[in-house]
Amino acid sequence: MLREHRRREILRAARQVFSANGYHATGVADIIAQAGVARGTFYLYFTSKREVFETLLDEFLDLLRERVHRIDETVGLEGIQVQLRDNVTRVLGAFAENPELSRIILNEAVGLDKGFDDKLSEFYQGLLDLIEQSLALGRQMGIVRPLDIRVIAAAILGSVKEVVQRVLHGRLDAHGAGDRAGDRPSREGARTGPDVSRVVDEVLEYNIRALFVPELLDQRSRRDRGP
Amino acid sequence: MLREHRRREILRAARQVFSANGYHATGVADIIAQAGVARGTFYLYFTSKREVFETLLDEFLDLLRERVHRIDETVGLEGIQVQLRDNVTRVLGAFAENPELSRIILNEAVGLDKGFDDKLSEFYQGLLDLIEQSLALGRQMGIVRPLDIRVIAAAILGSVKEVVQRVLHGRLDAHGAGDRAGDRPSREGARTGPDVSRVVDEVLEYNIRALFVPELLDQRSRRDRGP
Amino acid sequence: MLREHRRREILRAARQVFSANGYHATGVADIIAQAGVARGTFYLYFTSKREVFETLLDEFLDLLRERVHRIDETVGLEGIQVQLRDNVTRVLGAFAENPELSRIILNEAVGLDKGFDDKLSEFYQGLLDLIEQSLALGRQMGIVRPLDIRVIAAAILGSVKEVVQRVLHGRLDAHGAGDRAGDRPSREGARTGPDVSRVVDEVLEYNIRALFVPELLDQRSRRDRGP
Amino acid sequence: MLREHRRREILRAARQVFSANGYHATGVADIIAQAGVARGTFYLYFTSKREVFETLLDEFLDLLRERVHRIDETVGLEGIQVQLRDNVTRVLGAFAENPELSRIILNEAVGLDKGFDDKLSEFYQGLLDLIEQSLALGRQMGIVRPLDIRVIAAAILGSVKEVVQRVLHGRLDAHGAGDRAGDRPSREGARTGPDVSRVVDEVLEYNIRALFVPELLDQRSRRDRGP
DNA sequence: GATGAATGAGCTTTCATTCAT
DNA sequence: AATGAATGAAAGCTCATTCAT
Repeated sequence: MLREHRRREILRAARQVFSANGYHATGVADIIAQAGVARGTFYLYFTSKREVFETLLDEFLDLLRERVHRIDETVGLEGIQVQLRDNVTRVLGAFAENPELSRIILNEAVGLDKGFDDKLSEFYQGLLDLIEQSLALGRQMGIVRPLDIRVIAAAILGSVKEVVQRVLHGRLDAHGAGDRAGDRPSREGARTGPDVSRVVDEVLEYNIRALFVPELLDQRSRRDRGP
Repeated sequence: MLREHRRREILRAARQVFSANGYHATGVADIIAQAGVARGTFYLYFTSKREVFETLLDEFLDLLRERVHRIDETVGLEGIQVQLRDNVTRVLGAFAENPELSRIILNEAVGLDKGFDDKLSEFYQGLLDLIEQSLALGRQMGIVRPLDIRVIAAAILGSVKEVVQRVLHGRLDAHGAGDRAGDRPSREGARTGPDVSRVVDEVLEYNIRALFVPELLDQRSRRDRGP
Repeated sequence: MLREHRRREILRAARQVFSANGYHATGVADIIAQAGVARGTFYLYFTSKREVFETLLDEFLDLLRERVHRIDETVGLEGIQVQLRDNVTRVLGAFAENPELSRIILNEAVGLDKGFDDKLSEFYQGLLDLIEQSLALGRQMGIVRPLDIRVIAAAILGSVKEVVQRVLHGRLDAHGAGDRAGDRPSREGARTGPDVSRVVDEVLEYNIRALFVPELLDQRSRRDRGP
Repeated sequence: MLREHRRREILRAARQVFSANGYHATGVADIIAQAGVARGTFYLYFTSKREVFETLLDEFLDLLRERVHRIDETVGLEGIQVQLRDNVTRVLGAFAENPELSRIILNEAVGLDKGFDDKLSEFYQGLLDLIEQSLALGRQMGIVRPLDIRVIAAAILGSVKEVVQRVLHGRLDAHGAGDRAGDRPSREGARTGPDVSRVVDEVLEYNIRALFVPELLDQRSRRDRGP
């Protein structure tokens, strides 16, 4: 147990210095300085600098995978929308809870090392598969317009990734709120950055409009306006 | 002149080995071997490995900036759509003409080095500003629906980036063509990957639907169907 | 008593791993793994890796010293020959009983460490002194021909060492038996390698011919042939 | 040429420190300090510490191989004896010219490393083969007595090795001269050690008596005494 | 006595950069 | 201008030994 504790300490220290300086600019010297352990101790818990990073990457990707739930499409349009919203929100939460790792995963990990790249590719491919399956089902159900599933799945993934990334970097804060007419007041304050839920709504709306058949969108807008 | 020629040779060699192996995995030894010059000669033209990479990055970003033209909004909806299409196509072309650098710019450059990151950020921020201005104008003209300009600008950028990236990596090839009803036969052949223009159309359609006011979309679809 | 028992266990383990991998390639980790004790325990019984090896070396050299008996020259030529034979056989036995240590002592120990070297030198010097004394006495008794005692003592030692070493490494097995005319059948079987006694006889004969005055050798061969 | 010169300098430095401290106790730091070059320079000429040592070993073994000439047996007993004498003298000379390497080759190299061991074994096996062939031929010609060729070849090799080694270590100096009756005064002085030729004669005599058929030895001694 | 986690000096090797030719 | 030998700081990693429990 103590052993596991020490391991976690080193992992935490590694996470900090890795995301502060990047993978290559970080030396084992930095990690152990941050962790307050001796050089040898580091190698008692990990076989290499590479392994520490890999562990961090694995853990984070697993966390993300947990947060992405499969959509239940039987619950109607509104229900689907809610589930999508929850997925995005949970993922954003995961990033927000691990701001340091997020920086690495969203940016740097690509190009570091064949192994890391493969891990990330695999993860994103998993997401893409999920999106593609959803799109295909939506087409069958007649709620998604005709489109090239593979291309559009990538577009969806990209739109979410970029927004998530910019929210995390604090470049999408609440100051833009005024741009949007009819916004409900944002509930600021979360350490994550303000008004995350509004951002999620925006991205969802963006994608829903981009994907759904016009008739559904018409119904929806009529409903929104009320009778 | 001769001097400039030598410089270009080294840059070309550097571009090749950098994109074959990545920034860190590439040594000055690789560059000079590829260029066929002596070690000392390299430092006659560049002060450091870093500088070579920075030069390549600058040149490529400049190329991209040239390829993105400001939209003339006075030419009507169809005209705007054409301009957007041309922009995306030109950018994709720039990437396709520089497959080696693209790999690095789209992936690895982030996280390499504070300076590189800043350059890339600045570039992307320029793109975002352009998109935001267009969106704002579109709102004024009544062709863009109400939305959070900053968030949606990021979503647009992200959707394009991801698709471009996947096209370059050959992960969005023509095999998906059948998914789309009513597709015209794709004109294969470009080394870039097949049917790029179709992919561009898909992404544009995706974003147009996501952004424009419903009335415009209705007009458009009515027109498409014919009288 | 328990303490002594533990100590022996560690020594035994050390002997095994040292001779399997050599002194330098063996780590304390290997020793304790083999002994089944904890790291700290090792240092409870020995102050260093070096000390363990030194102990093994000392013990083995003592064993060898025990096996080399001083020659009683008063018993006649035949008796001397028997005693020589017994000495060599006993030493060979000691090596055979400790194949693991032998490997190290005969090869590696020299050059490992100043202290180890000194120990070995001292041991071999003791052997040389013994041989030299015997030669001097033999000269006085008129059974040894005129020779440079110091040089020849070294030659004798060397001839025996090399043969012993090669027997232990299994490079002097019985296949050579046919070369020798009139050999009595070898009694195989000892794990040491076959026909050790014949090898001992060969080396003795070699040295006796090299050392004794011709007249004695003549007598001997006449006697062998019978009257 | 300059390049080769530097390489030789490093080899020379390495030879010195290797034989002063042994292989394991010598670090690359010691070698470069002795050679007066920078760390990187060392790795410009050799890929590893191991390689330097291997080079030294190879060169020395090649030198030794050159010095051992095949015996021409057609020239009569006296001629053979001269050739043997020359072989041993040349080998001793090679050792004497490379006192540093000799220390390593004769002692330490065994047990250092599988590769080194193999090299040495191969070399000694070559010597043994030569000796065995000579013995077999001698038997056919009737000048060598019946014996176990393999065992005795080892004994011969051992006797020479040990004597060579002790001469090099200065442990077989001329002080023993008086032990030998009728010795001509030794011509001291060579840094190599005094009176090497006398030592060689002793070892030869030792082996000749050990090997030759008694009749030949009788003839020889009768001839020595003169008519 | 026994444990095994912790230590840190030390190792070999790499590579961006300099400089004498 | 061009060369390539030389540099040395710094990297990742090992392992004999110590020490708190």
